[in-house]
Parts: sequence; C-alpha cells; structure tokens
Amino acid sequence: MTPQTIKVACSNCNLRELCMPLGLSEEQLKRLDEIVAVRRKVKRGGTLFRNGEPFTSLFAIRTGFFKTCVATEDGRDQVTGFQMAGEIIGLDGIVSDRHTCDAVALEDAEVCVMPFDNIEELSREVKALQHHVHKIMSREIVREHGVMLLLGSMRAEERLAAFLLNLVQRLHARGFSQSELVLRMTREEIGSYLGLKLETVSRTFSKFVEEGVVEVKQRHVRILDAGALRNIVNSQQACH
Amino acid sequence: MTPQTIKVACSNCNLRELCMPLGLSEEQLKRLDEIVAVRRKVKRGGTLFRNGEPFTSLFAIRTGFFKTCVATEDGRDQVTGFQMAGEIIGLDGIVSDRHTCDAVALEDAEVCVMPFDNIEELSREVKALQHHVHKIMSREIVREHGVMLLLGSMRAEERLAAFLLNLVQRLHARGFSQSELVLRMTREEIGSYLGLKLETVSRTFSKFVEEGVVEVKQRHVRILDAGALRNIVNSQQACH
DNA sequence: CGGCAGTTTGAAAGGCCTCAACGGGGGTGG
DNA sequence: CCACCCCCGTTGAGGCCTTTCAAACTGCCG
Repeated sequence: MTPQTIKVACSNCNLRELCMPLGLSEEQLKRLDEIVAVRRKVKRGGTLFRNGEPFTSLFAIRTGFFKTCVATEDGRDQVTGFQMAGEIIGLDGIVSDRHTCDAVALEDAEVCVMPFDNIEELSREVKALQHHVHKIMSREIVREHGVMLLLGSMRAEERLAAFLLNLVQRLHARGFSQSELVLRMTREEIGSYLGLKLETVSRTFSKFVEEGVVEVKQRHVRILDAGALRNIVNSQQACH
Repeated sequence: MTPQTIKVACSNCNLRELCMPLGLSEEQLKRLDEIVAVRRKVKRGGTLFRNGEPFTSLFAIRTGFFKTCVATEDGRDQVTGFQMAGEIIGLDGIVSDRHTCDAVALEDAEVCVMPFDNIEELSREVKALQHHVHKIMSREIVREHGVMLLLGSMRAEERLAAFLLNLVQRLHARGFSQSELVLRMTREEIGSYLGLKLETVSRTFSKFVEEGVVEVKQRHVRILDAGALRNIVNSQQACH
C-alpha cells in the first residue's frame, strides 16, 4: 500500500508530445516540470485508484497498460476503457472530488502523478496548458461517444473489429507494429468493454481466424487483412 | 439559417445555479455576463450545430430540450444524450475545433451562446469558473460511463427503467413532478439512446404498464411505483 | 508436476430484432 | 372547422444472434 515513488521531470520526457501541449517556450517547459510531483509504480493487478477514493491528481501513463471500470451496487461491472502510455487517467474524479471508477494495471506500470491543484494553478497562467487540459477532457468525451455508438448499434463482429483497429492504431502511433499486437487484457475484459460475454469474444476471434482476417495465438494477434476488418466495421446489414 | 438572437445577462438568470459556479462576488458575477454573447432560439426539429461544423461556443440551455447524436459514414446513428434546461452542450467540439455530433432541438428552445474563447479567458482569472468548467466536463465523462454501463451490461427492462428514473430525477431537480413526465423524444430516439429497437422500447413500456409500474398515454408517463423501477435496475439475474 | 486461470468449443435456450399490419393523434390544407 | 394524411406507436409471429451452461484444453506459475 506504500506506493513506490520517483522524482522526475517532464521537459525531457520522450512522451511529452503525447501528454503535454506543443510549442511551449523554454521557460514554460520548465514550469511544467512543477506539475509532475512524483512518479509512481503500479504492479500488474494493482490499482492506481479505486471508486470512492478522494481525487487529488491526474495520472499520465509512462509505461504499462491500464483498464478503468465502473461498477453497480449489485456487483455488475463494466470496463470503460483501456489506457496506454501517454494517456491521461483520472478525469472522472474532478466533478465530485472522488474517483468514480477503478483504474487497474494490466501490466507493471509507471505513471506521472500530477496534482490537480497544480494543473489548475499553472493552467491559469499558461494558456497553452489550459487549452490542452480542455482538449484532453473533450477528447475523452468524444471517445466515449464512439464507444456508445459501438455498444448501441454494432454487432459482435463489428465491435471486435473496431476494437482491434483502434488498438493497433494507438499502438502504431507509439511506434509499434501496424499489424501485430499483444493483448494485455483477458477475453472477459474485452467482452466487458464491448458489451459481450467472453465466449462470444472467443468465438468471434475464431471466426476471424477462419476467414483469414487475423492470426491469434493466445494474446498475440496478427492482423492479416486490415481492410477486411474495416469492411466489417462499416458493413451494416441492409440499409433501407 | 439566420439564427434569432437576443442580448442578455447571466447574473439575474434563474438557471444560474445550474450552469454557473456558486459563491461568486458581485464583481465576478458581473464579469460572467461578459461570457454570454447572445441568446439564440432554435425551433423544434432545428439543429443547434452539426457534425463537422466549426466549434466556437458552448451553449447553455435556457428552455427546451435537445438530443445529441453521432453518426457513422454508413448512415448508422446513435443518440448520445438528451439535454434539458441548465445543461451545457457542445463540449465535444473542443478537441478538434469542430463539432463531432449533431445537436437537435426536440422542442422549441433557447440557448445562451458562450464563445469558448471568452470562457477560457475569464476562467484564467476567475478560479471558481475555471474549476466549474472542469467539473462540467468531468460530469459529462462520468455520465457517459453510466451510459456505457447501461449499454454494456443491462437488459431491455433495466435500460428503460434506468432511463425513466434518470429523466424524472433531472426534471424533479428543475421543479417538476417526481412521478409524471412528458417524453420529448420518440420511441425510436429512446431506442437509439438505449441501444434498442423502437419496438422493443414500446413492448417494454407495455410490460411496465401491465405490471402496474407506470401509466403511459402516448408520451405522457406517470410513474406509479418508483421502487419497482429501482428494483428492476438493480435486479441483475443470477449472480454467482 | 500439478493446479488453476484463461480460452475454446458445443448445444440449447432466450431475448431482442425483423418484418408486417393496424391503430391513433396531431398537424395541415382545403 | 373538418377531413385527410402521415408520423408515431402498438402488437404479433418468426428468426437470428448472443447468452447460458457445460466440458475439455492449454499455458503458465508455484
């Protein structure tokens, strides 16, 4: 329960372009370093924060992979997102000063802890940071719109295809392969995110394999025909 | 296409407590009036903004009722929310300087136009406003988490029950009845929001009526047993 | 080497969708 | 002011997709 912490600086972080605004002056960059208080390591399976805990900071993921999930009183729960390096986590806590979901590390991870008071203070002075914060929150809202579209109107194959395409696209933006990926989450977690049961996820993977669209070996996935995946997402049966 | 506009002030708006921060000084309140440039009327069926249009302003709903919806290239679309008086609309546009969804008035409406540049400028000076903006965006993120939970893990009855409870709760907070409401949207729009077909929505309404949980006459709904609705939402069949 | 979590696959059931027809109410135009 | 029309809502029947329940398999880790 005593989180490991390390002191550091943003200004020479190679992920800066992912989580920080561009085009800052030397002086502003230096001020940004004041935002990140410490880093914190989270072991695989550990939680960065939990539903109900006081909100104090946003977290920028440096390494590792997280899921966030919400739960109802009756035990049901729903994965609301998967987050990777350079993405910001914890925005849900701002409104009520408490986190409203759990953030769980799916592999050993390290995050930059950014006390929200610091962020607000500095973004009152640095216009670019202020706008950047607004954009990050807006981006999250738009992302969730996309998930609602997926959950509300797509069939199992479309959901999984969209999921895989989204994942490789984000990994590719981080310098990884455009066609190969390692899933950090279980079939059950994928299913929860996509509104499907784990068996349906598994079956849909098998179907993709049969069709020669992907290769799957455990959590290793190779996309053989990205065009086919895109077609599946955009197919939509019988429009009238 | 020439929107009707009216000049006005926030400081004596009776919805202020819904869309503006509390505990401001006289002087700060006066500054807030600078934010709202004009008001704008939107007729039933008209759009406040459309996907792809340049983003310049947020909108605070003064009167009326809106839906927001996103669409895919292949024509499918998804209602992402219903908004009523005092709620803020347009947050999706910040990230890309373009709106990414449509906002359609479901009844004649009037909104306060708040140019986002003004908001950012003033919130650099008024701490309470800055935090308020952050909270509004965070609230929207949390709301969408709830919708994802609904779409990802609930059955038709649970979805509709949750929908009705949410609607009356928000209406009640605005001084309307706790048990009676008039739906401003069609069954199809409800279905789109809930990830169901309109026939399923209709059938589920009928089922609720049979069970004596609600009375339905067209779009007029009277909740006879709110407890039963809450039970339906929290039921969740067979936990193991 | 065993145990276990995670995955795959099968078979049957069930819930929601599709297609279709009918009914009703409100708006519009004569 | 009335009549018509069209959109909206309701209901039925049948089918399909996903879920449920079950069993077997695999790879990893202690």
